Amino acid sequence: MDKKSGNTNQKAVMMKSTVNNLHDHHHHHHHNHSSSSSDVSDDDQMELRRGPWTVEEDLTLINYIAAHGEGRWNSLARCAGLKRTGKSCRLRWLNYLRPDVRRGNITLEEQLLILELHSRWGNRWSKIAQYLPGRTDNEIKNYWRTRVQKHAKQLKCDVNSKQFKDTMRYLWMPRLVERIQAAAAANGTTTPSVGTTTTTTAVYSDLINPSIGASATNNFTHAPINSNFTPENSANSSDSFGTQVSDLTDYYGLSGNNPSANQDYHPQIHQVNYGVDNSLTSPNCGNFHNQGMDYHHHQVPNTTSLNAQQQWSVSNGDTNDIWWNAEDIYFLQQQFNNNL
DNA sequence: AAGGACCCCAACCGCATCTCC
DNA sequence: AGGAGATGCGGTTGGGGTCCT
Repeated sequence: MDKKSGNTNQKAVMMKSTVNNLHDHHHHHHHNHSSSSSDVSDDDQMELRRGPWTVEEDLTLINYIAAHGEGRWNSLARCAGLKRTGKSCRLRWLNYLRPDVRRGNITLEEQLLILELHSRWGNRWSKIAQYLPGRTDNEIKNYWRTRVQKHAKQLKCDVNSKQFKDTMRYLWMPRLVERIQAAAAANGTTTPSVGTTTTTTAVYSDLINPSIGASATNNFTHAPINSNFTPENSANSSDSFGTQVSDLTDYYGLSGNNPSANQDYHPQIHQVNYGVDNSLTSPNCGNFHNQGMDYHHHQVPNTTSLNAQQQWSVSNGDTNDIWWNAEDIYFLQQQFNNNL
């Protein structure tokens, strides 16, 4: 039903199955014009595979790393008998096979962290990823592109514009905080899922208030996730944010011990000016902010003024995101137009 | 019912930096 | 010192899946 939430792993599984059929060699050339010729291309050298990994390749890589450890990727690829470049093996391991990697729905807390860190560092994906245990730079980057940029486009607004950044900071992120708090309150009645919300929030509060220190943030525990893990069974058609926040709690806390994971995730970050402050530099900001706070009082046009995607995202109770509804989009577009 | 438009993400690429000899 | 190979990063893309008309 819910086409967005929870279907990512399903997609991955389906992809794998199709890949399975493909794995009977057929070197699957993509017309490697030019560049690949520099890779290996000695004719007596074995042909390098590219494209999606097969289950067999995954197992080979996993087993080899289990026996010999990771690193030295080129020789690893050779010794393991994988017809892949070292880079490809490294990527596959780090982004997918690594036992503590988390994939799937980005929680509200993670969204908040991403927005905050991105506002500080821009596209420093790997740096941002350091603060989201188990998440890879690739996934965060994908999240940003598919979600944030998409909505910037919806607003006919450049992601890098001051206006959009202000929208994020003064409208969007506060809303995320609200929802996180609301969800935490709702979850407070049903104890056992605290792991995710509290810990990620703890990271965030470290960012906000460095004096709290990082000690509380070292409690991340990750359930080992393998490629067969399918979290889409969690109530993904729910329309209440309370449930969606707990969607990923199965990922955490239950299996505990992953000693090797994240020992140095939390270098201190100082002075995050988050929330209402007077440090705005844009001439529009203060005004914008004030208006933004009561955006929901504006009359909403009928949805025919929105394009199909906007209507979709309006009508769909997208439980993964906290993005705008019809009122928001309309109001924000007005703001942007006025401020142009 | 079909096909085209759109979405999404795994995996690619080039380049920069690091490491080791 | 320097160069060759390894690693890491960020941007980009191919193609399967889904939605929409």
